[in-house]
Amino acid sequence: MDEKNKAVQYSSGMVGLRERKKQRTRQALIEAALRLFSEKGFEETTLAEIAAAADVSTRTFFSYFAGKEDVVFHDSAKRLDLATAILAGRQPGDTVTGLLVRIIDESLLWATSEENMTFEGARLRLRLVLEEPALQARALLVLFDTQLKLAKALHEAFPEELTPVDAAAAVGAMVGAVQVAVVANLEEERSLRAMYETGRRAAEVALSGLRSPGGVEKNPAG
Amino acid sequence: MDEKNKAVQYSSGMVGLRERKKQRTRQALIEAALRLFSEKGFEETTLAEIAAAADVSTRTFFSYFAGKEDVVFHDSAKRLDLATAILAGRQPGDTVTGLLVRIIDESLLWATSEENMTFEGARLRLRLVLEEPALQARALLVLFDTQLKLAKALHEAFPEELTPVDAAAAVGAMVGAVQVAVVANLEEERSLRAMYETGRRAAEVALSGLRSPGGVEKNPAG
DNA sequence: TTGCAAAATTTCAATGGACGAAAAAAATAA
DNA sequence: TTATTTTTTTCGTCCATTGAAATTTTGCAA
Repeated sequence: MDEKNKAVQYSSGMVGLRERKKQRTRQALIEAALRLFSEKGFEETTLAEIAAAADVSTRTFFSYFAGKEDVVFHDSAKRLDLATAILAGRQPGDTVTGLLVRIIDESLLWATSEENMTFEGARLRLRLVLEEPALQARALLVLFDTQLKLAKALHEAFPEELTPVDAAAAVGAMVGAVQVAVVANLEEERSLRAMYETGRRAAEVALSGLRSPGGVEKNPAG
Repeated sequence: MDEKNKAVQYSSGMVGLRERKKQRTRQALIEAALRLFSEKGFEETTLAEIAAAADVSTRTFFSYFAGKEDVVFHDSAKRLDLATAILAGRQPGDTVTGLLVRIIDESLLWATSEENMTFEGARLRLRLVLEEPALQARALLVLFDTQLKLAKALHEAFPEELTPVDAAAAVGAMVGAVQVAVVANLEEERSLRAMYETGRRAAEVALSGLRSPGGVEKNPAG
């Protein structure tokens, strides 16, 4: 009984000096790491420096993050949360496409909005990812995992209407179009507005389909 | 003159003991590495073991590959070559969509064909990538780079008909759909035939568009 | 063939990320 | 306060990666 009460008490609240201290250490590590990455670059800052700046031992870093890269993507779950929240809050009458569009659009807005709380973080992350191939690879992995989970959630939200494969294809087409288009366009335009617009256009292509009139199909080549 | 002749002679043929030896060393490294990876796993085999198995010093490994992961993707350029060859060989009358379909289809066939010379290698790579997150991330990066290049090539092949953004969106939608669908379906079915069929279906979804009748759009949710 | 210059390989040393294990310190419950 | 549990630190190790210098191999020309 005591044990049960204890379990309940601690599983929900997460008060206590211990927990608060852990959160503070975690935050300190994140802030120290991001500041150093931003100042000297990702490769150039060592774990020892990060740990020192956060006033913990180097070894302790690893009880908070699996590795150096993980700090950069510490808030990566938010994108999926955003998406699943939209799926969860769907109204009768919502279509698969409509929800998918809303997810992509809100995701784009979130990532490119100046008002975003984590905006500076997102900005820094973009910079780091663009200049560090290892981070680029990791970013793609994070996004890919998100897509797989989103596909599963989409299938579960429309079990009758969408096979798992179709759900995955839909998510992949939409996200893939936006992803490749935005990055490809980065060499041209790097403003947030441009990223948003490019993403919108890419989503439109995916929605219309590559062979439909609104899509990409054009006249035979000369 | 002497120098020019020499330059010409060596830039094209690539004969000479030196070059042949380098090729042999490279092959030895690839074969040693893949064999060891297959036997003991990727993380578990050290560079020292690979180098020893190929009869070179550990340091020499790095004059052939930038890192351990690179051996696994040593032939990754082939996918892009396949694609650009198809683009280059287009006939008057070919449509963007038609070419894209052919690229995806041949790529799928190539990756899942038993007759493929590199089939065993591809099979092993799949296994390694599925069990090693670091390799998964790297694989995604390789594929992503390929998509960016393919998008550029596609735009250049149809400069009038396709904007760079539309080309990128088209490539991204197609590849993204296939990619996510195939991997999502891997938990169900892992046969080559199933992978091929899943890819085909996903491509069809991307082609039809998410909102068209042949696509994914379904009735409102209940 | 011999000797020289260029290219490739090896050796040696160092850095830094990651991890396991035991000792030490801090927080909590009794 | 004391016993217990959780965290942190220390310490030691492995291994990938890289720079630099020394050594060997190859290509070429006299």
